[in-house]
Amino acid sequence: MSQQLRRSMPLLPISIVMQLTELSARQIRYYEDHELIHPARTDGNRRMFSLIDVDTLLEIKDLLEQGINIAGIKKVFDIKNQPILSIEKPQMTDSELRQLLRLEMQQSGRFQKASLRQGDLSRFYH
Amino acid sequence: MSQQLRRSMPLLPISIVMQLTELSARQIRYYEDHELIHPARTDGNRRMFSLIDVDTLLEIKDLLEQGINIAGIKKVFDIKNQPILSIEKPQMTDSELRQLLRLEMQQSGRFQKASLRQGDLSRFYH
DNA sequence: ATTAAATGTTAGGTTATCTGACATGAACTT
DNA sequence: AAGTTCATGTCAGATAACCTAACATTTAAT
Repeated sequence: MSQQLRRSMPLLPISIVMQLTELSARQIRYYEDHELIHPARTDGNRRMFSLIDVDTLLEIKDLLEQGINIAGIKKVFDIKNQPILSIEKPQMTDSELRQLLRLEMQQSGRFQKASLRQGDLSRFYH
Repeated sequence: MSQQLRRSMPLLPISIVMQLTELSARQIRYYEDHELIHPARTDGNRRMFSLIDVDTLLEIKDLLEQGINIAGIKKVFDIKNQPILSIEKPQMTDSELRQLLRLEMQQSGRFQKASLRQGDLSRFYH
């Protein structure tokens, strides 16, 4: 079983995610409503979160604390999730590319925090 | 945060542990009744399991499948959890020592299964 | 044929989570 | 100042998931 697969297994109930992230249930559900996370559901409709979800939530929390709003965070995620630049068929508009570069430059300079590429949950497991 | 601390964090509800171990809730609770595991509890009295708990359950399952009964498994765990042999004050009786050596010898020969020292959950996370 | 060990099953009670609605505080806009 | 919007708080009612305790079943040993 690959590392990524294990980290994407939905193992954690919302109560535990609340503890790990210090977010309220309301906040977590709100971020889901706005499609920043997509936790799995049990047959009985309970949310179950993966370690990746927790990482994402910590990143959302960090970006919000930087004053970026939900729409901005969604944009950041959209851009980050685009496939690597291909010569055949550029997926990013010039404007998005400039945006990303600006974001990465801002981000990489922030005190001891990890860069956008690195989830924050590494503190908790492994 | 240390590796061991993180692995001992109670994160998982019983439903997930059932999936990871393919044990029934009845079995898991029975093993707790017999003090083979000691899962944490929420304020509301729900069991919460750590990765170490899951490892232990997989080991219990394996030993049961080898025909060892609960009492035997408890003994195995007791012996394994004794501090390393000290010259000052031997913690193990001669008979226990012989027992352990016999067990380790049996164990180490079993097909592809991990030895007693190695939890089985490594398949799932990390 | 009994007994004991491990597990299944059921019942009744409690907790954790769900959705949806309304409330609030802070930051903007007009 | 009054009104918006965004992010979050809070509450109510529903139900899924979990709890304990008791009794039932299966298997193996005596």
